[in-house]
Amino acid sequence: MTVNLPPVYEPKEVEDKIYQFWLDNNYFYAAGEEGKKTFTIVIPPPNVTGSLHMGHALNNTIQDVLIRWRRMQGFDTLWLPGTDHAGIATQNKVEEHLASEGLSRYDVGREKFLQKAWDWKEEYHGRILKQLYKLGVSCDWSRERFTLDEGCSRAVREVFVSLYEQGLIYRGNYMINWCPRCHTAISDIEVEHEEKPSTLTHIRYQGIGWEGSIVVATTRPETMLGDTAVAVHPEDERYRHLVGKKVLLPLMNREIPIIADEYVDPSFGSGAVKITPAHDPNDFEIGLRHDLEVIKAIGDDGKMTPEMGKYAGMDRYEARERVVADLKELRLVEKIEEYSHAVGHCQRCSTEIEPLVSLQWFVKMKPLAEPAIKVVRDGKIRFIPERFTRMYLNWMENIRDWCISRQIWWGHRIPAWYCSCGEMIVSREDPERCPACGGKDLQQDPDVLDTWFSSALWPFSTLGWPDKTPDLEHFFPTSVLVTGYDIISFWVARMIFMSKAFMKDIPFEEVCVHGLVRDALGRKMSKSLGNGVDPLEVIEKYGADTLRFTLITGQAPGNDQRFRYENVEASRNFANKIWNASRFVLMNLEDFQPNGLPSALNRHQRWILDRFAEAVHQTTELLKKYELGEAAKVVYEFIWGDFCDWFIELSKVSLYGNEDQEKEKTKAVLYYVLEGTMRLLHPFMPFISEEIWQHLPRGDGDGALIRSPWPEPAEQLSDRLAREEMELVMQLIRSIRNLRSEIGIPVGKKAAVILRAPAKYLNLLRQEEVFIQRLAWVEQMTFIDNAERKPSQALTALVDEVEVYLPLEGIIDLAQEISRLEKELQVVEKDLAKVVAKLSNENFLQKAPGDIIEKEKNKQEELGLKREKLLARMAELKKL
RNA sequence: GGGCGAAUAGCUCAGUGGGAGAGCACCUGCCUUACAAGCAGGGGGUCCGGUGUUCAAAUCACCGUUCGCCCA
Repeated sequence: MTVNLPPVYEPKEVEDKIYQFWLDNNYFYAAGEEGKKTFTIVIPPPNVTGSLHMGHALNNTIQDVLIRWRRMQGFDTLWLPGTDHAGIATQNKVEEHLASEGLSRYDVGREKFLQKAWDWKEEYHGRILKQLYKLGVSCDWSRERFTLDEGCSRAVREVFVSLYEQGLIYRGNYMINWCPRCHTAISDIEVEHEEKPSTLTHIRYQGIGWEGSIVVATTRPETMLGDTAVAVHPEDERYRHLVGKKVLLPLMNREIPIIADEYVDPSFGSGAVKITPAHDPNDFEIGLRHDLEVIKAIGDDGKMTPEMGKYAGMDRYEARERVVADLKELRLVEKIEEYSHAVGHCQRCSTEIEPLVSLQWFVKMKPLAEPAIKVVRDGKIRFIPERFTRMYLNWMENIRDWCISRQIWWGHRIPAWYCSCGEMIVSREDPERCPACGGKDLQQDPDVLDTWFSSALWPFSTLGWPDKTPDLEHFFPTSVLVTGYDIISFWVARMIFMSKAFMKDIPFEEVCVHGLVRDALGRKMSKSLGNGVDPLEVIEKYGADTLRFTLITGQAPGNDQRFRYENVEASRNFANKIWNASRFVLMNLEDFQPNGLPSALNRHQRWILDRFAEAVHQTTELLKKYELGEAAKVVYEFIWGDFCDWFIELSKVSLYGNEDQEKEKTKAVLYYVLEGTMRLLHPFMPFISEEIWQHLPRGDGDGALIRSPWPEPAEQLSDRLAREEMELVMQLIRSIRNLRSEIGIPVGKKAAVILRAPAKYLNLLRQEEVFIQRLAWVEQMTFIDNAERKPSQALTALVDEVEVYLPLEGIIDLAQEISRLEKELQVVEKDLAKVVAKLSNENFLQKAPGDIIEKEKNKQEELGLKREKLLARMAELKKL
């Protein structure tokens, strides 16, 4: 065959074509073969709000590496793709879009709004799919799902109703986090806390029926309008006598009681705290314990409620200033101090959260959390790296009830109906009439469920649950979940408890946790900073393989990484290196027909096969441990270091020579290693590896690399002798190059070299002569054995027991050479001293393992020999 | 306040008990018929500080410093 590949790799010419080839041949399809061992991943469904960012690129690349590897290993492999409807996020986007036309969602109405949201979904869903194609992911697109599709919706309703029937879902007036901008309740974990400078205002409340007053401190003076008590610690001597007495709430002129509660920290501020049950989670709890009145001072819109007298309708921040001003006027402000405290913000829009009491739906968490804690404690689900187990348990063990209702329209509508007679119906089927009064005037609850409610069911809803489908039977539980640490509590934890509750099983066996992709300066990529890097742009410019390799090698399990173009370029260069090595091999494989490995391999051939076997072994072991970055580096080093720098260079001797038999053997090994290397590389760089593989003169003619077997670590290829001999040869070549460079002989200028070695090495050296000459640019090579006289005017080096001489009659600067050797001697002596110290340590000899002692002894011998030879050479030179 | 993590070459980071590594950057020399996105050679480190465990510590434990994240 003739090969005419361009010298620079062009991903654009290759990637789309190859992806289409995979799609056309249905290579991503999971057959679901009975009895075959499965490997399943469900994708963390990207939000249909926008486009994929670098974090998605990393997340999906990791999954694709694992999937491609396992597929090649022969597993019945399913990677199930899909997208998430992303309730609040998408709703916000659509509302923004409406706002640009001067409309609100109420202007268009629920039905039309939902139609717009679906349109939005269609558009962005298409965009996301295109991005995933570009990245090269091998998802089974025939099984793609969406959290709001018919099947997922049925699963959601089944779970909701079932939990309700078990008493694990309830509706009630409790403290929730309210986002005044999104105009909805959100769960605790959707609140982001940020430490902010603030003030602590000390306010004096006058006693009623007793002389004196009591001072309370607050960061939110405006909430005092809703105070219904002042609390002190029961043991606090300063206030004990006041418990049960009353104070006058200024501005509102309401009488409120002084109560005693353990919660109060006597050492904070004055030791007395104002209690606003409607606007503080802790105060709410205290209010329940003491049966306090709940007075809402701030409404859903973030403005003061109509009951707040002159403050009614005022924005909460404006009210804060006015309240303080008014209190000052009454001389009731004791002092205002600088203070720093954490303020909650909405995860979606960064608006300050308002804690308030509201009628919402909740999931009772304790009974669900327990089994979810147990499966992780018992090791049934393993987090990688292991430290994330503690993060998970820490969260699960301190879990509080989950507020699941959202006052938006885009999502799974809560399956509860209210009859005019007061009856509430929670049902799997939409009810026709009220079971209590028979009336037909039923109103469905307008709210929808938290997005994470549906994603919590993702591993089984996508496989067909609540139906008993073959896929569910075959592929569940899934093998591994790949996700960023930032959504362990949002998603991972919830999948675990939902799966335990409804599948009576774990959703996945392992959780592979990765970090965030940050910008080059280590900052989180964000829209507001504008420092995000679009994966598509990188793919456009450098190719998907390059992006994938950059992300994978930049990643250590669970750690964040920085995205830097220097690294992208390094990966691009690697791709080009692979391309050119393959070009070289292909150019030399004309008329070649693969027919397995030839017998009677020479040293180089045995060596590269040994290195290949080792690379296969290491890569496989590292992949098993989810050390993808290290695995990719092993492949990198094998290809660039062993294969390109050494084997290809060595192979040129026979390829350009006249011995046909050697030539054929070399071709066979080049083919064997390149073909195997493409398989090893494929999970990391699927496009270039498939492209090259398709160019190989394979006997079978068709097929695809993606469906080829993973290279097995081959014990019979391991060859210790070849390894050791080649180590010596390579070291010799390096030291000759080093000597040449030391005195500035350019590569183009051939040099003469004399090797002086004990007889046992001469055979090896003679066999390698022509290779050493080529790789070290040596013209004339002379061998002498230890008995013969050595050259005097020469630079020297020592490799094992072989002395290397670079004769330089008349050129050599004796003094300089002696000082060079002197320096080397110092290093040797320092190392030797360390070894001697170890070996003369009784404890070391007694307690260290045998192989370590053996190693040290060898080292001692080696260094001792080197020292002697250096001294001898120096003495000779000094005589001259 | 509770939990977790990080600190290693100029930069970005691998490396979890036995001779300090990579990529990039830097210096020197090279268009050597696969590749200048390349080849060859080189310089450069108190592995944050301290204490301890161990025959042996970048690695394990404890304390401290600095930085980051999560939770309250």
